[in-house]
Formats: sequence, structure tokens, C-alpha cells
Amino acid sequence: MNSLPTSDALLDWYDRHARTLPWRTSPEDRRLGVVPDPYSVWLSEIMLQQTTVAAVKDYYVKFLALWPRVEDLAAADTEDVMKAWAGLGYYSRARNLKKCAEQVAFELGGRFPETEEGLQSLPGIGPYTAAAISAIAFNHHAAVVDGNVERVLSRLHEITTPLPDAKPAIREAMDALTPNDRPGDFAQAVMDLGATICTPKRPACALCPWMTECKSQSSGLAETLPRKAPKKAKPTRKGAAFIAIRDHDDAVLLGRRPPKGLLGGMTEVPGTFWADDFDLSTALSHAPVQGNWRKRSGIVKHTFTHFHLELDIYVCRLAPESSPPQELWWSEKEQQTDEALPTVMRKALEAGLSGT
DNA sequence: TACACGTGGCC
DNA sequence: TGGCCAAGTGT
Repeated sequence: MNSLPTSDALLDWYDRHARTLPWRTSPEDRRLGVVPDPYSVWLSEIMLQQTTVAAVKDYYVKFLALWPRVEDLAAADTEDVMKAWAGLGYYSRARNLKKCAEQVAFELGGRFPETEEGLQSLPGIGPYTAAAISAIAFNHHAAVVDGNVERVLSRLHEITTPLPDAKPAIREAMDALTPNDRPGDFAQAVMDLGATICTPKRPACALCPWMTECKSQSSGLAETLPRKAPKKAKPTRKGAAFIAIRDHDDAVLLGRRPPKGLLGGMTEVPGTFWADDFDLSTALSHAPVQGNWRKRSGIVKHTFTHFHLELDIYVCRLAPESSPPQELWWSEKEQQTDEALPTVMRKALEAGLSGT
């Protein structure tokens, strides 16, 4: 007969196998009395929302070097923050990051709230992030539930209800399992377990500290959990982008996207709207300036969360004395690296500038 | 409740 | 190659 899983068994495993991450206070350091910096914990948690550890690392280091304290980030130009965030995705996170820093620095005396309720009242902080910061930065008892935790606990207790209906049961299970002693380390332990052992595919159950207590390991259902509602198919939208190149210095014409919605507030290559039924033969009527536009062979493909995009790329060269149309600007070659260009726009730019 | 919201790596 | 997946939040 199986015994019940304990936090101690997992914490023992974590003490031996915790990943070393730039934002993490190691279990050894915690034992020595090192206290995490709430600002660092918050910054890392926002970046890690729906984003892999590998993708976050360099951005985290860069942000902390640019803005070491919450007051620095609060005082920064939003445009500089968007530039530093460019490429990481989910750009509303960057806008909320800035807003949150301003609230903490200017209204809360530079101190983050310690409770889940207080934290969740801040922009960009939802139930998961509030619990994570409260537990990791302040060692408060909080049930931290992310995608890893959902997978680990649905397998541990063989919860076969599909997500998201299973969320309440998973949250209760996490709450019951979380120790008062080391809630932050425990939350990170479950996430590390999910990231390295209890993986979505081919979990390494033989290495799991909870193997003998895991119901779905015994039954063989582990790899099939958690169950999820089927996903909707992504439609394909089409459009065109216009790369206007200035003679002599190869500067390109760029613009700013509207503040909200897809890629809100980010820099863009001028283009058409994107639609399922977009008539590509009408693309040129949307060109930002008159010119000898030439369509490049091939298209740029990109996939967003909820649709595929296929872009035709048009290129033209303009005289060096050309002044940019309203709301657009010339971006010189060396300057383009620093623009707040999302990946899809960098792809379009690359396609237009290569092989000319 | 359901959908909008990015990107890169994996198989 | 294309769907799946990753430390979710806002509306």
C-alpha cells in the first residue's frame, strides 16, 4: 500500500538537485540566512509567465543590469523598457511591469506587498505570480500553482478531470501539501520536478522522489495527465509589409503600433492589415510612401498564439533626402538592433534587406 | 467563460 | 513540418 506524499521527501530531493538559476536563492544560501530580493523575484516571475527558463535568462540579467532596483525601473523611459523586452513576447507584460514598478516605487515606498491579496492588486500580477512572490520572496504559506504544478499534482493524485475544471482540486492539493516551514523552496521544488523529471512527455519516473506515492505512476496513466480540453485550430492570416530603404545609408522606415492589442506599443515595419481573406493584389494601395515597390520572392511566415501569419514583402529604395511620412521615422542600420522590434518584424526586415 | 496575447525549442 | 508546450494575466 502506498504511503502519502510528503513535502519533506521533495525538499530533500530539492536540496540535492535544485537548478541553479540567476534569480534563485539556493537552498544552501537560504539556510545561511540569505534573504531573496523581492524585486528580483518579481522581475523573474513576470518574465517566466508562459516563457521558458532558457529564453528568460539573458533578459533577466540585462534588466537587472539596466535597472538594479525597482526605483530605477520606475524612473526609466517606457520606450527603453519596451526595447529591452523586444523579442521576449507577450508585450503587455512589459507595459504592466513598468506600471507595477511605478506603483511600488511611488505609492508603496519601494516595498512590494507580502500578501497574495496585496500583490494581486498590482498590474501584471495574477493568482500564480502573487502566490509565487509571497512564498519565494517572503516565505509566506501560499499555494503556488503553475503549469508544472498542475502536471505534477494531477499525476500524483491521478486527477483525471480535464483542465481547467481540475484547477480547484489541484489548488487544494497544493495548499495541503505546502509546508509552513519552507513554502518558497517547496514551490520551486515542485516546479523543478515538473521541469526535469515529471515532464510532459516521457517522464523520468524512476528518478522521482515521489515515485512510490504517485497514483498515476502505479496505474500507468502518468504520461496521459493532465487532461486538457482540445485546442482550437489556428487560422492563417495574410498581409504585406513594406521595407523602404534609404539610398546611401540603408536606413529603413519604421513606425509605432497602437498602444493596445497585438504587439501593442512596439515598433513595426509599415504594412497592411492582416486578415484571412486579405486580397494580396491590393497590397500596394497600403504602401506608406510612393515608390518603385518590388515584391520579393517568397513570404515571411510567423505563428502567433492564435493565428498563423503569412506576409508578402515589398521593397523600394528612396532618395536620401526623403523625409519620413507622418508618424514614421528613418532607422539607421546600427540603430535597428536597439529598436523595440518584435520577432515577426525582425523577420520581415531581414527578408527585405537580405540579398538586395 | 472564453478568448487575446509571442516566441522558440522539441519531436 | 506542424502541433505542442513553457513559472499566466487581462478583459
